[in-house]
Amino acid sequence: MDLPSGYRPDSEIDDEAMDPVWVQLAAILVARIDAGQYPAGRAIPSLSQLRQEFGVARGTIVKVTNFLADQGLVRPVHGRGVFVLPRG
Amino acid sequence: MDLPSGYRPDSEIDDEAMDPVWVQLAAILVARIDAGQYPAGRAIPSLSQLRQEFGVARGTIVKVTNFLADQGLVRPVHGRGVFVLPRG
DNA sequence: ATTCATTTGTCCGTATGTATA
DNA sequence: CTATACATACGGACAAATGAA
Repeated sequence: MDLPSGYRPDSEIDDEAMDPVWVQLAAILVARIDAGQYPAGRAIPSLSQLRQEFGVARGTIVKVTNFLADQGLVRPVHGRGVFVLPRG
Repeated sequence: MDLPSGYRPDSEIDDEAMDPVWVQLAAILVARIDAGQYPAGRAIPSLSQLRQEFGVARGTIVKVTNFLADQGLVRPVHGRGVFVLPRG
């Protein structure tokens, strides 16, 4: 599962867009990590918060964080949060 | 009381029922509060006790107590319990 | 002041069922 | 048939508040 290179994150999810919701959300979070909005060593917003902000289902967000974890960008810690890893 | 549906409580959770477990549980607790079984000013059974009695997951009960709190029926107090509010 | 048990609050992991395209 | 997406539900782990010993 590679992110489609053409997607330009705009911090909004578009149900009608070509890209699936989870791909859009992944792109947005990656952009925020790159921008330092979610700094390394700190946790990204919780599933509940992301759910509120983007209006997507819990399972969709889990899919995204699992994807980002596979990419080595974040590390989910049970009961604590999803932490941004230092860029290698 | 604005329960999500017209569920008629019978003090038992039915996994196979149309209504979600959390709606059924909410209806049961509301009925008990109405009946004075859980009096105003006192706490309802703890999450652990409710879990034992109804055999549902912790998260499900939290969902219910949050819902009842939104309805103004109870007030959860961290470390102490979920207290029944006086009926206005 | 510390420890311990109890309780609610908040997380993520996972699974199932349903609906849609 | 597969992928996507949502709601529900269970489980486990961690945190914090409370009260009693």
